[in-house]
Amino acid sequence: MINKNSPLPIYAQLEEQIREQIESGILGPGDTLPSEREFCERHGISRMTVRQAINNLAKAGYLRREKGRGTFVSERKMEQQLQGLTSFTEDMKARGRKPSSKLLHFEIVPAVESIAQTLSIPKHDPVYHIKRIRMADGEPMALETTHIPANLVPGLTPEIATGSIYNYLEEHLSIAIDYSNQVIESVTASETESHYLDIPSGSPILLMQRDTFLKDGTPVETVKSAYRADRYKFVTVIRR
Amino acid sequence: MINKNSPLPIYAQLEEQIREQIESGILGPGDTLPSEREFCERHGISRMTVRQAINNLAKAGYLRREKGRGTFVSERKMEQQLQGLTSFTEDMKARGRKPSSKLLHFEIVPAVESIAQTLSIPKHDPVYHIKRIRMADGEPMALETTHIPANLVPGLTPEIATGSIYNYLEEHLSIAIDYSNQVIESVTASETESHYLDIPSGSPILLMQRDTFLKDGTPVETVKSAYRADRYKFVTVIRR
DNA sequence: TATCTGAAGTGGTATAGACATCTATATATA
DNA sequence: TATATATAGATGTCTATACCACTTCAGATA
Repeated sequence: MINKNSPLPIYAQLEEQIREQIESGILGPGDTLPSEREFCERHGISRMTVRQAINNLAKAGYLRREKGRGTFVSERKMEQQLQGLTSFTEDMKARGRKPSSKLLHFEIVPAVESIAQTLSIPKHDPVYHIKRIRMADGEPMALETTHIPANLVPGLTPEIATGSIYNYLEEHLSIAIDYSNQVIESVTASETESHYLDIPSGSPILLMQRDTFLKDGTPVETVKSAYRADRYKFVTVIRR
Repeated sequence: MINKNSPLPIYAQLEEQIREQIESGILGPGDTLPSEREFCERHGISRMTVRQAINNLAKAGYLRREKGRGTFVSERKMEQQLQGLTSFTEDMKARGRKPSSKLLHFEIVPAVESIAQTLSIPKHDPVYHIKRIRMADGEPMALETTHIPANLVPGLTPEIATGSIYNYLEEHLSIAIDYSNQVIESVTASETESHYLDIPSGSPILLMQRDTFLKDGTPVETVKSAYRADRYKFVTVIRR
């Protein structure tokens, strides 16, 4: 139900409610949503408020609106899931695989020029330098090198780095990721990469550099990932 | 100015007006926009209408809103441009390069099983089969194979296929692209690819399959592009 | 039977006003 | 001088209402 005294806005509550119904399967792909006016009556709220909730979900790809007909649950589940995924952990879960990590390296070091520039911090400022093998169902999938400003993210430990760092940021430090820039290229595996990923040297590799930012534009991390090309394809949805 | 009798909604007119001011440089990164209430008075329209225009631009990445302070032009121009680009022509222009094409093949053929499935049409239905070398500043950049349902897009000619097919769809047929699914992988160049792209066989290639859809989910085209890895990197922005 | 017509229901656009919450600045107070 | 405090102005949320354009479908009409 809707709580008008909650600090969470009404439209956000309704949004969450509908999203939960979709994700739990109560509303399936193609199903018709109750009409806007029905939501109004049912919850005793105004139509503009209902529209704000529904429009947000439509823009996020959960719903599809049709003038004169109604609002429907979007057919393409995969796209919804793949929209806005940035972490390896989330990505693998969405693909139905079990993510894990093997920590190769964990250290606080002074930032070199290039890292400092990418993270918008002074040269020699302390940064975490983390190197992990990322695995799916126990198989090596990618070799990942992460740099995070130590002043921005206190208390990071090797134990946390073995799991999802994103999760730690959002749940324990309440640091909300806003967006990431990704650059993807195709290269051949170096000696190091082929060794850790257990593939022949010279095999194709999908190389991904991801820089992640907060709402105000502050960089939180820069990650370089080398994915095994025989195991991993990168999937995106582009909306016009 | 705003025309209240235009078939184009007021919020869309205002949206376009502001976008033009940003793209023409009248409003630069970091600049403060007039307040919502000022827009209301200036154009004699209501605040909700102004908000619809501004919110759309904020979601598209043009503007950044700050409660209690104001609305500002977003700092990161590149991202705006790279958001929502799907065509090679647009992509190259955004990178400041001159796109061109060399037509290798143009034919209407009956759809084979896999193509028919991707395009959601009956097997053996006619489809355009187009093969092009895509060039930037005259240099070969990618080898591209396109399939388009012939019944959906009448009147496609080799001449048009030498330029931007997207442009033809949108401007001449008023077919509005809604979104694309992209799958990107890293492979090594086949004989054909290395020949046309003028690179050694076995070189790394960025392989991209892009399926494009209309608002109602109808597939318009499926494209397989093989990019030279030494010349091309794929850039995306992911918003949470 | 086949076709037109109109009503009901849907989402799309727009108005005018209200109160809440946050930010920055100016002013009064210790 | 330094610290509270008030206030003006910004965006955020929400209401109640109105009319429009489009879709669907039942019922009237030819």
